[in-house]
Amino acid sequence: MKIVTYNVNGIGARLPRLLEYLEEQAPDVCCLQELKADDEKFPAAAIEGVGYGAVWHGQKSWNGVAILAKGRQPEERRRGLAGDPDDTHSRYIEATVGDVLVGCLYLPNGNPQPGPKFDYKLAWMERLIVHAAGLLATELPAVLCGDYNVIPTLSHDDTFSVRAMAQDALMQPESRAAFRRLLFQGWTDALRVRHPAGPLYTFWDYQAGAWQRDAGFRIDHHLLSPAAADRLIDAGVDKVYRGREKASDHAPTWVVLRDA
DNA sequence: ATGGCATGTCATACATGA
Repeated sequence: MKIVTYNVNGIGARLPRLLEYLEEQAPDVCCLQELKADDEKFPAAAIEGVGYGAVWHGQKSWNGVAILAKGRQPEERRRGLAGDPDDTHSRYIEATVGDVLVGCLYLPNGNPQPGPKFDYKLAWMERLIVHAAGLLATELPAVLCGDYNVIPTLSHDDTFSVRAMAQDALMQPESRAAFRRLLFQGWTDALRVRHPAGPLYTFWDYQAGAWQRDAGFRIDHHLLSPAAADRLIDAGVDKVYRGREKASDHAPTWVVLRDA
């Protein structure tokens, strides 16, 4: 079972690229972030046209997440995280596909920091940590994937430049510490387990020729519960899609799990 | 230290992104 996370940076502008990806790679599950469209604008018919069922949680202009499943309808379990009834951002949706629980998340960017946006990011991470603990307690095979907006380590393996990102919310000590606390609950960082050393990026900025000079960083992650990690076969980044016309600034990132 | 670019909208400028 191939499970992808893909921040599309606007489902409207990216639909041809997404449909092309689904047809070429045919992942079993495809988690989307940054739809930048409300529920009515989600292109469910076009996605169904290439053979995918979907659940989605949209929002006008910003945010928005969806889970697509090949040849079947994902069974939605929840949308949004508990812990803040005033939070209106569409950043989390969760469904089961077959015997696997899939959580699709778009973690707040947090820039500029310090400031209210960074505070919101850290608070959102606390809510995610609480929810993730509950998922582990079920002992189900679970995959928590998405755009975490966290560079996990101060290493060239995770960013083109530690120095350039030093003041960025994505790489602050508080952001990395919260991500580590999540991991230490018992989650496996699938991409890094499969590729223990060497640069591995999932995002390249549109600006300043970042793609051309490979100035990227790793912020899209698959966290696997123990039952899912036992079934991990491979993980990778479909980097070629970042180089195509009208590409998102994120590349699709994937894991393959053995069938139960 | 700055700027570079892309997307979407209450569009011909601004907010947001990372």
